[in-house]
Order: sequence, then C-alpha cells, then structure tokens
Amino acid sequence: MGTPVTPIRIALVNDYEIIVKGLHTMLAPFSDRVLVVEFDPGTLPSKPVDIALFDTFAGRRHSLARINAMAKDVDIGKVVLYTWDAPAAFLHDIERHKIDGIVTKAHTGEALVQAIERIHGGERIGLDDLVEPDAATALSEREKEVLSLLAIGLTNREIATELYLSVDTVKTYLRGLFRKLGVSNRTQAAVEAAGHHLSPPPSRRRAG
Amino acid sequence: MGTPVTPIRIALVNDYEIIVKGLHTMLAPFSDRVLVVEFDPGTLPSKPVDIALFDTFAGRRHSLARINAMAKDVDIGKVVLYTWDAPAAFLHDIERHKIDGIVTKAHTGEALVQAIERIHGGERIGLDDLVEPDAATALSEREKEVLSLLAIGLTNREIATELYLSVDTVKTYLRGLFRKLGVSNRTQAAVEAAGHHLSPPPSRRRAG
DNA sequence: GAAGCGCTCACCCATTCGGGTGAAAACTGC
DNA sequence: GCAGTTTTCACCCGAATGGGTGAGCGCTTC
Repeated sequence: MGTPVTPIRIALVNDYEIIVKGLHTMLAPFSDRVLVVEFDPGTLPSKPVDIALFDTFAGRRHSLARINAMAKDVDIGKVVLYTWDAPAAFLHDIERHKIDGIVTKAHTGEALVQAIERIHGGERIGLDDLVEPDAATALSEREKEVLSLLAIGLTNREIATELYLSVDTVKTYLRGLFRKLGVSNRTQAAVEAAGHHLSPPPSRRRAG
Repeated sequence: MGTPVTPIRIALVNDYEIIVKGLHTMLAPFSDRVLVVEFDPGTLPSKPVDIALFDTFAGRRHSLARINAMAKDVDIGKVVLYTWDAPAAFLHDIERHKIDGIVTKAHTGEALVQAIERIHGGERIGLDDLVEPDAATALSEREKEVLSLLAIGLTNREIATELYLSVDTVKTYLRGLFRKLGVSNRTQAAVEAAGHHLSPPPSRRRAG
C-alpha cells in the first residue's frame, strides 16, 4: 500500500511525440513514485524497466507480436497497454498475448501513477472486467480466426486457402458462427465482429 | 514565409491532461513562433487567441456545436480540429461548421508549428484535400442509401423492400458501388462503408 | 436539343452462399 | 473409458450473389 522506496521504472514504447512529451511532463511531479525511462521506437530498453507502456496502432497484430517479444525479454517486468481504446477492444488479443494491464491515456497523472502502482503490485487492471460472455455464444479459437477473415471481406474459398482448410470446413464454421452470433449472413457477422472488436478495422482511424 | 514578429497565440480546448501537457512541452522550443494560451474546459478564453485547437471526442455533434459558438466569438481567430482521426472522418461536418483546418495529433512539434503558421496565414490545411474523391468514385444519394442498408447486413431482397425497389435495381446499384469502392463483394463493401462512416441509420434519410 | 448522368428495371448465367446431415480424428474432463 | 467439444471434411440442394447487357425516363447542362 505504501509508496515504494525506489520509483517504479516505466518505459513508453514507440508513441507520438506529443504523448511522449506529455507523459514526461505529466509524471514529472511524481518522480518519487515513477521514473520514465524512454527509449527509441522499435528498440528494446537498454536499461531494465518494471513496466513497459505500449500502444497498438494500425497494425494491431504487429504491435502485439512485439509486445510478446518484449515480455519475454528479461529486462522487462510487466507489459501494459496504454491506449485510447476501451479495454473491450482487446478481448481477442489478451488471450494470446502477455498483457498485464490496460490503462487509458485519458487518465490524469495522478490516476496513471496509481494504476501503474497497482499493476506493479500485481493487480490486473483493465483485464478482470473482461469476462467473456456465456459458453453458448463463446467462440472457439478456430471460429475466431474464420470470423476475423470473414470480417475483412474474404470469400469462403479465400478463407479456406488462408487457413489451409477445405471450403466445406469453412462453411461448417460459418454455420456455427452465424448461430452463435445470432445472424443469418456473413455481412451481419462482419458487422457483429466489428462491433465486438473481433476484427481489425479496415483502413480506418488510428488511436494514438 | 518569414517567421512572424509576435508569436501566434493558440489555445487548446478541453483535452486530456497528457495532451495538454504534451502540447506545452512539445511547443516550448518554439515559443518565438507559437504561444500556448491555456484555458479551462468549457470556458472561452479570457485572452484573445489567434487559433483554437479542438478535439471532437465521443459527442462529436456537441463538440462541433461549441466550435461554432467559439468561432463566432470575437476573441477567437481561427478554429482548428486537432485530432487523431483522419480528416476524411469530418467530411460530413466541415460543410456545416466553421473549421479553418484539420491537424493530426501525430505531428511532431516542428510539423505542428508549421501547420499552425500555414493556417494562420490563411491556408486551409487538411480541408482542401477533402474535395471528395473524383466524380468517378463519388457515390450518388441512392447508392449511399443502398450501401447503408447493405452495411447492416440486409440481403438484396430486404434492401429492395426497404427502399421500394426491385431486386434487380438493387443489384444494379451494387455493381456500381463495388466498382466505385474497388471491392468485389458485399462484405468488403460493408467494411469500407464502416471505415468511411457511410453506414449510420438506415431508417432516416441521410443529410449530406 | 443533344449529351450526360442518375434512377429504375429486366433477363441471363456462373458462382457463391446458407443450411442440413453425417462422420471421423483428436483432445478434455470426469 | 466415456461423454463432450473441437476440428476437420464431404455431399446435397435451394437461394442469393456478382457480373454482363440493354433500355426507358427524367433532369441538368451546354
């Protein structure tokens, strides 16, 4: 509960200048509790850090892959998604990636410091609220894959090729998906997938 | 082209702490060219400013209404949308609101200062690019209606019923839509429609 | 008034999709 | 081991979709 003797070392990975500068300035008054250790985009921190703050820009898949790589690095303690997006947007991803917390950029300095301290203490901020729906409507891993490809407009044949499946298998998955999602065609499924953030957005906006 | 004798006075309206702090720090090295005059959220600047930077959060409609109010204020020179979203997201809005420019938060300090100076000089940054695509890819009113219904997952027959058309007519529109959107099936069209904000309420006549 | 565009519809045709049934292999939990 | 789930595939069939051509009507513009 008490403030740590040494400040928590945090790193902000690969973000825009205004965010980097803003984080520094915002956390400056809390230098006794958190210490921002910056490093260049794409490179791993030269000094060990307790918590790495990350954002997932356009290439979500890419970003999260790098999070994974970082998490395995011995010099990084915990990995935290630091983003504008709502935690719900990452339901899909947190299952297969090591993420220790999700914190919004909307936080004030004080709130951010508190969140960091709680995560450093072992709490899984922003993750525990993400309890997936009923088992009846829960999608299997393979179904999610199929859905994510359907949701970018691929045909059954293209999905089959992409996943090394037969078209009939894809169709079998789609029947199950339609039933679970409560829809009756692929376009509705794509809309549902987009609404549930189960698919990467198209050429859309970025959230920095 | 030369730097102004007195710095351009800018104000950042109602944004998150990290952005406020980040803007200050990011622009500090350029104090001879721009001067950040901060003021409380929701209140108008007490001192006159040349340019007000705005972001439109969740309540886009609300935010833009206030931009309008601000623009009429004698103490505000120009109103600039300062946002993460791509300018294309505001195609709709800029037609009915006074907006003198759109600048992304992804800019570095130097780029932002340059953009501000150009807008201060009368350029319509981020707006002139929005002359909406070629006539070749511009959607007609009816095409937009069809697309908006397609984008919520309706079948051709349902779209036809909804719009009092024959299925053949719907298919004719779809062929044109696919060509203009550069896609080859309805799901891709739905994804594109979502990305281009062309898929809102189907029951209402869209306005602009 | 001719040209152009938007809106509407029709017919044809090949492909895709949606839905049903059945079933084998693998893995999970009791 | 057995029940249940997941993953995989096949076959069938009717409906929907995508793409092509052609064509009439109305409005605007030159």
